[in-house]
Amino acid sequence: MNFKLKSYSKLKASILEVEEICKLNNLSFTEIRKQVFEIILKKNKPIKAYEILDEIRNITNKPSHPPTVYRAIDFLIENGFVHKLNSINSYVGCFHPNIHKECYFLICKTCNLYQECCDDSLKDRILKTAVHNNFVISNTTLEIEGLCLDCSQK
Amino acid sequence: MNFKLKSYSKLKASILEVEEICKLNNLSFTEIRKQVFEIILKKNKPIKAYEILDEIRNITNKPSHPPTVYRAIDFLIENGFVHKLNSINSYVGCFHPNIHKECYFLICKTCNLYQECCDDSLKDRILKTAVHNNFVISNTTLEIEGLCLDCSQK
DNA sequence: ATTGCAATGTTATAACATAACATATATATA
DNA sequence: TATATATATGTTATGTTATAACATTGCAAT
Repeated sequence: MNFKLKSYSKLKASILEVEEICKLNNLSFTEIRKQVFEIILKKNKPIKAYEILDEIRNITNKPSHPPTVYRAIDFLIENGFVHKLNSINSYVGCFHPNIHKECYFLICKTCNLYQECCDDSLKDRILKTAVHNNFVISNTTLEIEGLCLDCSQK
Repeated sequence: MNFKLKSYSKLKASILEVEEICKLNNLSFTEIRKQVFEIILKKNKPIKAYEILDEIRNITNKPSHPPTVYRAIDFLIENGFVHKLNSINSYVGCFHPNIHKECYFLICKTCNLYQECCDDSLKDRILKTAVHNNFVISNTTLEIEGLCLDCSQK
């Protein structure tokens, strides 16, 4: 119960934060975009586009189609509120949309839980690697798949 | 002409190397697998599964189907001869199949050229990040998209 | 009020990948 | 050498992920 409560307020806080950011930057955080964002956050694990679509259909009881979901996802990713995990074609909410867009992920193959991990020295290393190769980064995908502590002990 | 010659021998060398590794490890480097590997190497840029399929159809003039290609790709990836770039659903040959399986990539958005980059300190950093999070790595995806020197100067 | 623009609805299809079962080919063993 | 077994490939069908293209709606600016 504590846990539920905590999740709930965390979710609410994230939404408020994003609303704030949108207001400040003149971005329209429409109903659909909000719904998709909420669905992603609630799941608390990487979620697939078509799962989101199913959720929306359940919630709204109206016909909904893939582009609706993908457009919302695009908006959320563009503005750093959501990340795509390319290695598993799934989406996750960002834990600190105010701070940065580039995040690195640890994804557990067994329980599917993930951790966003923002190790600065790792970031530095990647930057140095790019510089060393005369390369201008626009986007970085760093996804580490494996087993989390719990799952590796089973 | 020099360039062509050089590419050609490089390609041949890679194939010989892989043949050698297969022999040593009792892996059957069949005709199809070899064809797919050659097609990937020849392209010299990230290539898509269905492009490979088209190539095979051209070469053999027989009906070929997706599973044929995907099976060959699976074999090649499993044994470290080819890598998948998850961020662009494409495949590239490995430059040093004898040395390791984990590689990091710089991918130019404009010219589509890529560089395999095997910075050990970067590898270390990733390992440390994993350890720090009690995480056992099974597979790492690191793909840096952006502009290569040439393209960033245009 | 009308124009313009951003967002959404809708239909269709493109792009990427695998399941499932049949057949062939290699290899090991009696 | 015949037979069993495993490995690889062929084939059909379908599942999954994502986008193009065009219609409609609703709001904001003039």
